[in-house]
Amino acid sequence: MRLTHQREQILAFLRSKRAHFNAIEIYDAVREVIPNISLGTVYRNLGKLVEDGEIITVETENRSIYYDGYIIPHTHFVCKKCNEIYDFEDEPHSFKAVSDKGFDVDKHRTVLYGTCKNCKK
Amino acid sequence: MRLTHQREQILAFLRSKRAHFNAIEIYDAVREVIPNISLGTVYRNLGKLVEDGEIITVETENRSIYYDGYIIPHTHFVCKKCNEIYDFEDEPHSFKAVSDKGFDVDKHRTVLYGTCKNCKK
DNA sequence: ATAGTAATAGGAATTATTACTGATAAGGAG
DNA sequence: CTCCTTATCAGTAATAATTCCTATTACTAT
Repeated sequence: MRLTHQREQILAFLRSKRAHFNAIEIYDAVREVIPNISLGTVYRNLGKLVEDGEIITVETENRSIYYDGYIIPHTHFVCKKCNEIYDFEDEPHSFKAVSDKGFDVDKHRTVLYGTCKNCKK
Repeated sequence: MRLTHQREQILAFLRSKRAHFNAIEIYDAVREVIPNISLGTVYRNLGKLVEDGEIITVETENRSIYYDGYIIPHTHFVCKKCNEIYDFEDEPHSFKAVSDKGFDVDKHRTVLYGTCKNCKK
């Protein structure tokens, strides 16, 4: 995998922020550094970075995919009011029970939905 | 919520199968009973049924949403080869730890990705 | 029956993502 | 350092999933 300026900036952006962004948000952020970067390039690189395990995805209930530069396994909490995505430590999961049944688990996504601390006020 | 013929058939189909279907698959299945049902109607009713808690959604890595008539909390396993979605019993999750921190959890989705028993052969 | 409300069909519009094409640049070989 | 190969790029067109819109139909209560 070639380390292009574009790929470098996308990865740098995701690693610099402890938050979750969709493709358009990443596109807008990286455009401040590379003004003529194309959206297709952003998508292609996000795909490759995911494939390579450099970043992970978060699937929420709205139609777009969010990307996360923090790759240590963790659980996401999506607030139904503000749509903010929060991170939580991972608990022991059911991997073992599943793999004991003959399924190979590569990775997992746990997403909790509800109302966050701030929105409860 | 009015129990229309369309809504009834959509729900009946999802409850009759212990599997997961996307909107198009449900549309095709229900069209065998109501040939002139519209895709928009399927989407609208699926949305309402989810809102009402009659069915649940499964977000996978491909772009479309899958619907499940089996609403008892459970964990999904998506096979990366055959794309089959399997159900597993739920393990104790991190709800308590999260709610202790002041977050109200309404629901959760845990999805495991990997290779299923059949595809390993 | 009639009016009023809510749901439907059908299709158009929107949004996110992917595919295509000629031009550019990363990285290795010499 | 320069050339060469090939992945990657920008820009645009295409696709796929979902939502929105409008005229029409069904159901409910008067």
